[in-house]
Amino acid sequence: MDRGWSGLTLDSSSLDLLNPNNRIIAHNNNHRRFSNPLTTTTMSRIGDGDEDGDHNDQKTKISTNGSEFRFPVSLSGIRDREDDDFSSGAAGDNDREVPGEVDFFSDKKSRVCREDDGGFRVKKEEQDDRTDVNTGLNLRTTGNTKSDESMIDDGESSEMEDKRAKIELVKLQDELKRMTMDNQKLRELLTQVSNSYTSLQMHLVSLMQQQQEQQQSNNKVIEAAEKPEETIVPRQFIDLGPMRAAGDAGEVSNSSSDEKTRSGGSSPANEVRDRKRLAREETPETESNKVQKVNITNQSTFDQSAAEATMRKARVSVRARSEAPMISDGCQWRKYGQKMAKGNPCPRAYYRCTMATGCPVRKQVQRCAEDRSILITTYEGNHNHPLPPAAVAMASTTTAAANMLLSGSMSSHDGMMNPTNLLARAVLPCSTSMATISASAPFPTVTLDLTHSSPPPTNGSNPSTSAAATIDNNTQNNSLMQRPQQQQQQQQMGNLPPGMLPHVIGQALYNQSKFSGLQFSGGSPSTAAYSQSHAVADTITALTADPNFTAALAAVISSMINGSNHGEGNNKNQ
DNA sequence: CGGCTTTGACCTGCGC
DNA sequence: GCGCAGGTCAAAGCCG
Repeated sequence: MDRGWSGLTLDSSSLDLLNPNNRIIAHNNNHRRFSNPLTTTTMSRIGDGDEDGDHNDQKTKISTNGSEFRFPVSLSGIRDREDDDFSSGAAGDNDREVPGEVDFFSDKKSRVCREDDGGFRVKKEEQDDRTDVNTGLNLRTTGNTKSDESMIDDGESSEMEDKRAKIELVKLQDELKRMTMDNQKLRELLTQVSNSYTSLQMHLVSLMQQQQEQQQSNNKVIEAAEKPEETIVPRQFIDLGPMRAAGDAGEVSNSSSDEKTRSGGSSPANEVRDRKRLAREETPETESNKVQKVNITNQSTFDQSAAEATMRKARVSVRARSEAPMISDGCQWRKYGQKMAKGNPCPRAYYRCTMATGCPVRKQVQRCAEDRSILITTYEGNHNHPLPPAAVAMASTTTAAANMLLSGSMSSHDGMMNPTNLLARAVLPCSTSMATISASAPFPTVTLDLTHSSPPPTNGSNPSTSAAATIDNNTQNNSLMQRPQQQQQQQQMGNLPPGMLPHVIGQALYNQSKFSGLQFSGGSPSTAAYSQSHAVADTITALTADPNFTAALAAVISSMINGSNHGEGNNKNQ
């Protein structure tokens, strides 16, 4: 059961290799070996198995492979090693059951003792001053062995063996030092990942608390104003903006005159329009609406409306290649406007969700000026109604991305600690350079770029075969930073039907949002009562079981490692 | 006839 | 204050 890089598991057996003592334990358990198909470097057997007691042969083998006697996890990836070969070889072809004798050094005899757990540990019985004790390699040499005699009788070849052994020793010491450093770095990485996890968990808890508070305040408002239920939704638009919410809160009875003053209404058209608007706004000014407005003045409600306004301003933009005028996302939309945007010859169309009355979700569709084949769809707001399965993915995408974006993560300058960074990485493990997050004015926007196809499509009909993912800090555009290293992972996205891409993205984001404890307005109220601990446990379980997650984790660690190897800071501004 | 699209006008925020 | 650009509205027209 090989566990490759994509299947990285940090179980106890793996972490054992990270133990502070750096004690190297070569398990011969088949199920506890590392394997990386990408960097297959086989540890040759110690001893060629010819059962001739040829210790030179053994030493030669370990000499040629000494450089590979190292912790299997290198900083550029998990280094592969066939532990079976090593184990059996270390045990010597002499005997797998009895402690094998391995002549590591010509003058000092070492013995590989079996561990109780089936592994082997190289023990050093006599202190060998040439062995770097600091490495933690617990070497123990034995007394006389058969090989000892043969070595003594060997004369000149023995001297050569001595020299060779010294060289080997130096190599081994270097390797041990490298292993120690590797272990050190891995421990640091582990600490970093743990810290990230802790921060995310804290963030999750705070988000869930906020959501519970919002839920409670929602219930209060609904209970207090049951009658005008149908008027609440339309007013949602009116009260969306913080300014307007404040105006409503402070000027309950003066809205009409204020509206007149604002309109100015010099032209007849304006007068007609203003009269209609006033009619719209005055008509619901019933007793029940007054009650509602009084409730709006409630601080928690105000906070909620402000949060909704903020949420509505958060946008998720999806760039995808499509010849169709609009990507199919499962929702029903009604076009309510079209404008020519500056700098783009293609008009921008405005759509509103019509699946439920008063659904605040809107989207803008516009073709990219540089590449007309790219369709830019920008979503805004959360659905306030149940969604068909086909629409769940994209809706989840927008909600999750917006939630992640608005979760205050933009203030973090630590790329790895930035949840949006993790979002962008986890959203598409196949392509971590695909989500662009921009908090620039006027609206914070997450851009999912599905247009970066790595290999050109053979049939030319499906250019959106893969995606590039970028994390764009507000201050620096690092959109292209991570693309090259994700080429291989992008292959995983290949050959998806164009229509499937948003769903893939959406599902990934949906999963990610579940990981973050985010819930959606379209969900049932019972979801709010979902046990936090169970949610965390379930999502973590699901995520760790998801190969995409492990791949993403691997990519993160790999990129971190690469960053640390090449001057650090590659991850800083993502 | 209802729903949707089109399209010109209007509103609003922002920068100068 | 003015102009610009983005966003929205709503009447008119279209379509099934």
